[in-house]
Amino acid sequence: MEITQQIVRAVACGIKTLYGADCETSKIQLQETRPEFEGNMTLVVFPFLRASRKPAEETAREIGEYLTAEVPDVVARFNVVKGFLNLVIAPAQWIKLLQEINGQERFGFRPVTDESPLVMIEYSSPNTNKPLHLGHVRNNLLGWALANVMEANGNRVVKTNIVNDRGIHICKSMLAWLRWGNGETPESSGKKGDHLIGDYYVAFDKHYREEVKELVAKGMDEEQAKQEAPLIKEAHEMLVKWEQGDPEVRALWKKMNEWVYAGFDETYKALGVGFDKIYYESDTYLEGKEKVEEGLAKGFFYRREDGSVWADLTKEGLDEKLLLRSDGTSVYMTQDIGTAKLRFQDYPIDKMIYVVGNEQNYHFQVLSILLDKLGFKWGKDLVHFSYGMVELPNGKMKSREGTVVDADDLIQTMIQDAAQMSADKVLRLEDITPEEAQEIARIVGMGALKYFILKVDARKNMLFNPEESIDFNGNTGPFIQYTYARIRSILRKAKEKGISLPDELPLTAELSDKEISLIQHLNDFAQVVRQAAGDYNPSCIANYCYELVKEYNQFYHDFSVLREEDAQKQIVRLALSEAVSKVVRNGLGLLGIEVPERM
RNA sequence: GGUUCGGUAGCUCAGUUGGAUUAGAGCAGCAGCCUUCUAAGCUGCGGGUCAAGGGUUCGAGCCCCUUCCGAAUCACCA
Repeated sequence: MEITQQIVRAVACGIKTLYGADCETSKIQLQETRPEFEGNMTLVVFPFLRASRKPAEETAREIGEYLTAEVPDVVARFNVVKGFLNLVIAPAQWIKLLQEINGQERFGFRPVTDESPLVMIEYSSPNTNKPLHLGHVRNNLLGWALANVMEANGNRVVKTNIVNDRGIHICKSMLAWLRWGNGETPESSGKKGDHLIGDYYVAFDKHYREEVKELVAKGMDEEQAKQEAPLIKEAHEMLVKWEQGDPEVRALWKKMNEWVYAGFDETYKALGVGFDKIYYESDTYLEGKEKVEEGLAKGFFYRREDGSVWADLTKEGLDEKLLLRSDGTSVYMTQDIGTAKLRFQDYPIDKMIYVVGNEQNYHFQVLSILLDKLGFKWGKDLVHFSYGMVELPNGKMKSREGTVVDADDLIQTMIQDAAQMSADKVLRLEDITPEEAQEIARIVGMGALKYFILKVDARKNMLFNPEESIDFNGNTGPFIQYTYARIRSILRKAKEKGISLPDELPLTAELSDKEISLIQHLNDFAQVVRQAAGDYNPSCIANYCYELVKEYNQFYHDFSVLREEDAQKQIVRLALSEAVSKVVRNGLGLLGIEVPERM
């Protein structure tokens, strides 16, 4: 059994025996002892003063005496400082714990069974009119990491993507391509499909704004001009044709979307993310209309004179929300209702998580209420995993002002920079093929990008500084990967020397304070994984990995593994190195960050 | 204006269910350390009224209230 659990149980017994009071185990706080005091674990006794009716120090002393008497093989000795009871744990317990961590391939993970709750996670959700940018990168990385974290906590996970493949935005691109494209294709232009379509979307916007400007110059007010401009009217007509199933429009739509999907697939592959089930808005929006009509019949919603359908949420403290336009076409909310319906038909969902930016907090607040009204059992408890915006040093990302960071460009830059960095350190690895070097550059470059984004608390807006992201010093992915590679090198060399880990570590081995501290922190991993799932926030895993690796690095400079002469000490240090590498690999793995065996 | 979320070192960020006279990392600056298991590293120095004020208690960066600042949102856009 784990050390903490043993002590908690013993303390609960002690409170009962000494003071005759029952004690909830959740009130028993064990924390790491501060380095300036002797001991490994500290019990905070303040919560027990009510039961003991004695001064803090006396209470602490009594509990300490009880523990050393009852569980002497765990608590070797103790000391008291004010209300804090510092416990010195028997070294053999730490060895056992280390052995336990090393004995499991995935220490800290919970198994997934057929009875595990089914969690569906929606992320990415691109529009098909432009390529992915930095904001999507954050979304994709968070979604993928969160899916891994939920799975590590014993949930069945279905990763899903809802592609916004229909709507006015894609009509704009189509229209622009028809008008100015001269039949250009990804093959003929050599452009990636999503970039090609994105270029036409930009072209549409440019011409559209010129039209609006002209109309305003002729004396029309701006709001009216935006609606009356010929291009936007034409795009709306196209949307109506699309909804009517016009063969020509549908054929073009299909062709252009295929180009975009091919482009997205490349980007997803480079990011290392994927999906179990992809939904398309074109398949779900009609379902949504149906569901809205159903709600209308049941009196949840109402129809206005112009024919539009609304939900009145003023009782919930919100506004009225449009569900169907007066021309009968559906809006964003309608689509999400339809998608929910299809998903629920496809899977017995227990929990639904939407990974969507915080600009849509209101949308999901409304969606939760609507789904609940419409009878989805997970609607009320749906989780909107809301992440902050990515800002650039010179302001926000704005596609109109051309200050977006394109995902594909970014990925390429990161990998090239990583390759450059390792080329500068070329002395290190002599026997390396160009292919291996390229693969290491890919792992390190992507690791730098992923770690830079995932280490930040997902809820907060973050600043993406391109220069800093390729700096591999400090709290970065490459620093962690580098330490991992060094540990693997030690383990390889140990093997060459014929040193291997025995099935049973020597319980009599001596441990330094640093070694005990490292074992304690390795043990924390299980808790961190649980916390990440509880908060729906993977960033704590990133920061944990950094702390662990930093501690190992300090350790590394003070102790040697291969040159240690005491056989027992050497075995323990080897086991520690093994454990650190394993935990780091699993931790980064949850974040979707790969580790290189050498670099 | 309503709602939601933020405010911690010059900059970017940690800070676990409230815990220990001294709130931590990294970057940037300064000073050391490579005949050593991989120096993409390690050690030291300087840098803070945790936005402000009040409250809760043995104890608050963390919980409650007020104020200030910032962001998002409140569309027949997605």
